[in-house]
Amino acid sequence: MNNFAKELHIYSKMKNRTNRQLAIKQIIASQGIHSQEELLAQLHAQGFDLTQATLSRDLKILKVAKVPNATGYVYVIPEGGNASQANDNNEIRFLADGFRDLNFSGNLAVMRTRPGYASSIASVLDNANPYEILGSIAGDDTILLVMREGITPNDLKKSLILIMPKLQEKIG
Amino acid sequence: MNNFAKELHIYSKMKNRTNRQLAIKQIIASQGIHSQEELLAQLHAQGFDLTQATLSRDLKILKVAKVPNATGYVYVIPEGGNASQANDNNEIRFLADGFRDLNFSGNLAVMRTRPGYASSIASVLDNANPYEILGSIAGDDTILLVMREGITPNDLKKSLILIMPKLQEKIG
DNA sequence: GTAAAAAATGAATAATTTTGCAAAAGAATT
DNA sequence: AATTCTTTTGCAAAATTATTCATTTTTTAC
Repeated sequence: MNNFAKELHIYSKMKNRTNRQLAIKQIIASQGIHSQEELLAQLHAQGFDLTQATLSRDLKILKVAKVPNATGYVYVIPEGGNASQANDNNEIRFLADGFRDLNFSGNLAVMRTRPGYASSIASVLDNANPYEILGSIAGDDTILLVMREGITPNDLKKSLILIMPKLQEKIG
Repeated sequence: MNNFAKELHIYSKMKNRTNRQLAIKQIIASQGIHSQEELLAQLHAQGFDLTQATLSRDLKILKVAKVPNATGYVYVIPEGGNASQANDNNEIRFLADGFRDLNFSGNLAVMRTRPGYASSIASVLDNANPYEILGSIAGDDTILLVMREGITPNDLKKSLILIMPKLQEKIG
């Protein structure tokens, strides 16, 4: 594969499902969104190509809630959810740098980290409380993740990327 | 007014808007509700007579959110909202007993309580953070509530009852 | 690589939710 | 008690959101 092809590949990766969902999170967190149509327009403006049907599915996956407020209805990213606002913050980006690798065996995932990082990363994951993870145990440089029955390695990866976007570069 | 009439009056009061909304809170808090139709059926079963349109409006007033979860969608009472789950608990019922009276002047409401109760009650109200109340200052037996512009005494009363149902007996 | 399997998506539709408007019910005023 | 004003509600329509089904795209296994 030549460089051009590689770049095309990287470019196309910018518009895949996970990226789109990250964009959705970001838009919802940074401004008041009142309907799926409105959000859809923003996504189109950012170059994402999707329909309302897909958006509805994304919002379900992201557990984005529709909440009434004084003026009308607003979509919100639930606290402590799969994809909380704490997402894009520096701490999480910093911690993601401590990630080494991720491997699977049955319904277990083993994440290895730079020494000392494991418990902090595990705490971020626990806090996000994704559906895919039943629980975790962290040592100094290793985290054991117990996956929910029926969840595939890919499902878990997607879920991790939603919590720590920087991981995409390393496990995407 | 004879006793019979009084009882009729009390009975009819059981089916007014505020009571209905309290029932909605209670149902949503105690079981998983997946659609307005489903909730409507429960309310009908409890003797409340309303249509889905009214229910939609009630849910908006109560700020009840529709949240996706693993299986589908669930209606939930937001934490710290107008009408949080902490609603029916003993502490709030206990505190409501400390309520004395409530009076209005312009956009201020003055609530008087038994000595020592004011700050606890104010804290419950602050925590519920209703739209109608901009803020409050509590002494030992008096709470000053600053009402949002455009809010009437009646609006405030309704809001207080949603936070502390026992108050209905005293200010309803 | 190619075939098979799985996942993601769009179009259209179904289901659900919200709202404008007029009527009914309830409060306040005289 | 009659009148006026305010609030609540239902109906029906509009708006919004979720899902079914067929197709395309991506991943996996060989």
